[in-house]
Amino acid sequence: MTTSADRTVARPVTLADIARVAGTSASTASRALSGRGYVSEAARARLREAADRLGYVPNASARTLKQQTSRVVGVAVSDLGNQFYAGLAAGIEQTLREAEYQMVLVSDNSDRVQELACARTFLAMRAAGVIITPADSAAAALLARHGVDVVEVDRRLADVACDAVVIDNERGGRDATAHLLALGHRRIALLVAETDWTSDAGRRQGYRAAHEDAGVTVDHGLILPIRFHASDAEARIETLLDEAGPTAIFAANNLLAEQAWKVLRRRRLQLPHDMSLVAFDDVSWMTMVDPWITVVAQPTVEMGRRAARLLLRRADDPGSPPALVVLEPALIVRGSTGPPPAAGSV
Amino acid sequence: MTTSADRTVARPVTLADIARVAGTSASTASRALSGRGYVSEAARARLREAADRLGYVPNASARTLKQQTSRVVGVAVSDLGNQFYAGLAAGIEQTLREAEYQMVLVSDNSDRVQELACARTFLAMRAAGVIITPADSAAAALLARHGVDVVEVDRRLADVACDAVVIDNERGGRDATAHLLALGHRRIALLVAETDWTSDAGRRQGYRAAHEDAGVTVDHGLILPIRFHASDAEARIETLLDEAGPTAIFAANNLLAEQAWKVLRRRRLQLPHDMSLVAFDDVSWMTMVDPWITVVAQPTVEMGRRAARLLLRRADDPGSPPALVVLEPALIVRGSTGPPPAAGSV
DNA sequence: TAACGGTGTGGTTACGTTCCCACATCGCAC
DNA sequence: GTGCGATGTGGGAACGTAACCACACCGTTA
Repeated sequence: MTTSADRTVARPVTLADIARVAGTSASTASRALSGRGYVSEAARARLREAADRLGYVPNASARTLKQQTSRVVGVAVSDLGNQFYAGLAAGIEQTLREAEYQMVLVSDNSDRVQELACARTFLAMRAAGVIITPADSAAAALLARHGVDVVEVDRRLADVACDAVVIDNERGGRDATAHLLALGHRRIALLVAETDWTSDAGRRQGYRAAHEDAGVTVDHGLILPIRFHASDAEARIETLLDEAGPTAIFAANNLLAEQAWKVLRRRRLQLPHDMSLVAFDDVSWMTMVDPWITVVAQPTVEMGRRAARLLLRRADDPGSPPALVVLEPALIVRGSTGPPPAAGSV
Repeated sequence: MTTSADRTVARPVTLADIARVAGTSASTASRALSGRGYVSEAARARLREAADRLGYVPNASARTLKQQTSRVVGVAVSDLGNQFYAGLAAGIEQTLREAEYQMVLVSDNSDRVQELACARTFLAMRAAGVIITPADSAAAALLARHGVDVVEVDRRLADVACDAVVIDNERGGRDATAHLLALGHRRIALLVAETDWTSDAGRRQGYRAAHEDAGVTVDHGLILPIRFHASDAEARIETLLDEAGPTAIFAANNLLAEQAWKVLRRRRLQLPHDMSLVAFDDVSWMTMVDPWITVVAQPTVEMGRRAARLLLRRADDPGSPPALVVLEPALIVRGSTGPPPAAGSV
C-alpha cells in the first residue's frame, strides 16, 4: 500500500524525471531551469510547473562536477569563540549569502596542521575561493598552486600574491601609544600576541614608532609577548606590573585587554587614576565596564564583508592584480586613560 | 617553455592519472586510497606514492554524486553576531571537525523565507544532516520530506519528529523568578522575546509557575514582549519602569539583559539597591560590570556539541527514535540581586 | 529558389568517483 | 584432480548535470 508517508524515502527528483513528465528531453529541461540556451515559452512553463510539482532540487554535486567549480567558499578563522573572528565570519557570511554563495566555516585554532587540512578539504570541495586568517603560509601556497583564489584577512602571511584585507595596524598601535605619551606616560607596557603575524608586528611597530616620535626610549622589559590562551597570562601580567612598573598598559588584542583588566580589578587599581589602559578591538564589554575603555576600534564585520567582496570580484575578473584593502582603525578615547599618577607628589 | 609556475593552472589530478602512473586501473586506485576492498600491499604502496607525488586531492563532488551523500552538515542559526549563536556554532563546528565533517554555516535572521532558502541549499548539497535554530516549522518539514536528518537546537518547532537539544527553559525561568521572590520582590518585570518559540515560552511559563508556587498574582503589565533588534526596545523598557513600577527585572535573553542594564545605568539606579536584575545566558560582560550580574547560565558550546553528536549518531543508526536532549541551566547568584527597596522605610 | 541566421529540440558525452561483476590465480581440503 | 574460498585485478556502468553538436523548422533576403 502506498501512503503519502512513503514519500519520505522517495528517490530525489532529477532533471530526467521532470523531462519525462513534461514530455521533453533532459537537455531541454536543463536549459529551461538554468536559463541558458533556447527554450520555447511553452516548454519552459511546462517544465517549471513539473519541477514545482515534483519538488525538484538541483543536485549541487552533479553541477559542481560538471562545471568544475562550485558556489562554496571556504573560510578558516583562528577561533570562532572569539568575538573578533565571529564578527569576521558574520560579515563574510552576509556578503556571500547575498551573492548566493555558501560558506564552509572552520575554526583552525591557528594550528598549521589543521589549517593545511582545511585547505585540503576546500580543495576537495572545489571551493570557488578561500578566505583565511592565516597562521602559516603553507595553506595559501597549496591553494594557490591548485588555482584557488585566496583572500587573507586580519594579517598577511602568504608567500604567493593574493588579495588581503587588513587594517593599518601600525597606525593603530601608534595612535594608541601616542595618546598615552601625550598624557605624560613614559612607562607604557605593551601586551602583544607571541606570534610573527603582521597584525601584532604592526601594532608593536606602531608602539615603537610613537616612542621614537616622542623621543622616548623604550624599556624592553615593558614588552610582554603572550601566547594565545596561555594559562599563565594573568600571572605574567602581574609580574610585569611588579617588575617593570608601568603607568599605562596597551593591550594589543581584546583577549589580552580582558586579562589585563581583570588583573587591574583584582589589584583594585583605579582606572585611570592609578593606571591607564588602552585596548585593541572594540568589543561590547568595553562600554559596559566603569570607566569605559579607551580603544583602537577596528571595523570587524566590514573587514569580513570586504574580504568576501574581493573574492567575488576576482570570480568575475580572474586576471586582476592582487588587491590589498587597508581599513583604518579608529582611536576612541574614553574613561580608562588619563595622566599618570604624579610621581612622589602630594 | 614550461616553468614550475605553469603548474598553477594544471588540471586537477584524478584517480585515472594516479592509476596510469602506478600501472594499475582506476578501480584499484580507488580501492587503495579509500581502503575498501582487496588491494595488494605492493599496489597500495605504489598508488600511495603516486598520489603523494602528484598531489592528488579527491574530488568531493564526484564522491558525493556517486555515494548519494556528503560529509557536509548544514547549520542555520538566527544571528551569528550574537554570542549565544556564535557559541553554538563553535560547539557544532568542533564536534563535526573531529568527525571529519564540514559545516556550512548560514545566519538566517530568524526569517522564514531565508530559512527555507537555506533548507533548499542544504538539500541541493545533499547534506548529511542539518542543525537549525528554527524560526518556522517549514524548513524542518521540507528537509524531513527529503529524508534529511534534522536536529533542532535551542528551541523546538518542527511538526515532524526530529532530534532536538534544548535546555529546561521553564526551570531556568522558574529558578530566576523564585530567587527574586525569595528575596522579597513582588513586582518582577519580565523582558521576553516576542515570539512563539518554545525557549521564550518556557521561560515565561517558569516565571508564571514560580509566582503561582509563591502564591503571588502576576500583574500582566509587568510582562514586556520585545521583538529581536527592535529599535525602540530601550524606550519601551523605560516606559515599563515608569508605568509598572517593578522592583526587579528578569531579562530572558542576553540582548534584553544588555538593553535593560543600559537603561538602569542611564537612570543611575544602583544594582541591587534600587533594582535587581537577573539575566538569561551568561556572556562575558556579565562578570565584568559592577556588580556582577546574577544569571541563568546555559551551556552554549555544549549544546552545539550535543546537537552535532546527535546528528552523527543518527548517521550510524538511522532507525533510532527521535532523541530529545534537555540540558540543565544553572542559576548563578551574583551581585545584581538583593532585597527590594523597603517601601516607605527610613 | 537557394542560402542563411535565428529559434527550438534531443542525443550524446564528459565530469571523477565508487561499486558491482567477471575473471584469474592462489592454497587447501576432500 | 576437482571444488572452493580467499585474494587480487580490471572493465564498465552509474550518479545528475551541462555543454557540445546535429538537426529541423521557420521567415527573410539575395
